Amino acid sequence: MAEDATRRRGRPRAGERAEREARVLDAATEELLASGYEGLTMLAIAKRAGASKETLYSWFGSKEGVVERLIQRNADASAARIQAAFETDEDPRQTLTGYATGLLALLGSPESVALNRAAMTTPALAEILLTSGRHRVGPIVEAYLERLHQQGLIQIDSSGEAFELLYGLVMQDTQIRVLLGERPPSKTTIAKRAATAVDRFLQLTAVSP
Amino acid sequence: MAEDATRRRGRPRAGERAEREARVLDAATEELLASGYEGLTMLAIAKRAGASKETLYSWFGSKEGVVERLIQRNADASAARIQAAFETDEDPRQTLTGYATGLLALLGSPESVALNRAAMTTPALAEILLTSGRHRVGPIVEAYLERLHQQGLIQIDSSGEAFELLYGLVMQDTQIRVLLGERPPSKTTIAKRAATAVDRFLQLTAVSP
DNA sequence: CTTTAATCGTACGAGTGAGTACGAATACAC
DNA sequence: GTGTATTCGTACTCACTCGTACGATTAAAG
Repeated sequence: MAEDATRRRGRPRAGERAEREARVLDAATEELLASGYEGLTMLAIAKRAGASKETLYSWFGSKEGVVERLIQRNADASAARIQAAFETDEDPRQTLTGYATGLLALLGSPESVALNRAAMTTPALAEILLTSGRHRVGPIVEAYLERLHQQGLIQIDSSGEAFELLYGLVMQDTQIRVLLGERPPSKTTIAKRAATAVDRFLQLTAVSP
Repeated sequence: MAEDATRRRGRPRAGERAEREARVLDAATEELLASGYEGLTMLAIAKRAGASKETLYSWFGSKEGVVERLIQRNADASAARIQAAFETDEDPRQTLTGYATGLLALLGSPESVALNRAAMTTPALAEILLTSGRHRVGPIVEAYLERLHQQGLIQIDSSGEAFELLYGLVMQDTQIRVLLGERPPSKTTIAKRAATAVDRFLQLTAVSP
């Protein structure tokens, strides 16, 4: 290994701050997956990250602060992936299916599940999850649907409603069930569901002749 | 008041056990609404119910035991209401709309929200919520959809899939958002959503001419 | 009236984790 | 070199809750 597995004491080398912060967030993720938010302890994070508790407090302020950053990091990555899904030149059916597939995979992933569970029991975290997640991704999808509408490819009243319709057709009760401990859908289930959902969406928004 | 607000000591009068147990569950519900599952304490429940902590332990075994019973009581009431919705003689559209309305109201209610949050952070509770809730209500709806199918009123491949489709059209991302702290939909929003969802469901399952 | 069962109130033990404090250690700046 | 900033490690305080124990109290049973 090029890296020290165990941190040594003393002042750190310059410029390694960002990298170490990322390692703390990785450690927090793993602990969160293993123990849940309530079972998450600062000491466990510190140990796993090879840092000290006091450093965590100086960087993040509190346990909630750590998870806040975690949520934001996760949301940034998700938003980027979703944005990318809509910047292709494929036909709408394919683009929408790609989005649906990504959404099902994302919301079924262990990280997403753990963060959503944490957010549901902590109002401040819920706020952040909503604004940095849902409220940022929604407009991206809506803009795309609006474009399709203006090209005369689909018939919708409002892009907001259309987004929620698509969401409902894709996710159904999957997220709730996964949050309650059921196994997330397999790759093949996801593929089937995405295709069916987009079919139905296009059928419901077909332009009248 | 006919009832003593503050319990007196000593052996209770015969036959008041069930009534007192219900009062404990009511108290637990209120505490759960106010403080969430992690913030829920046996002492607080006991005080509010006018009982002692030791009695709670002797009746329910543990804090988890209290919430288990709470979930079951809630699920029983919900299942009964939903079953009733399907025992009318109205036309399918009206029956389905009634179900959709009830589902939206139910899953947006504070009690449901609090219990779902609790279940999501406690595997044992999640198990109970799934089996006593979702897995009991699903078959009722599926049986009804199957009946409609056999009467030639709708065209579906499997009643299970049809149920999930209906669910997705009705709930969309409402439950997740409510769990994350957003305000539940108003009566008028619920009514509109239910009507639209049933419209779409019937459109997607229309028998081909 | 005596005995028994169920409950209250209070106290206690055990465990836990969030934050804080502080000296020792180390890299960087000058 | 000398001084400064940043971190580690450890120990500590504080608060809190679960679950249990026990004597006192009261209704029911016999």
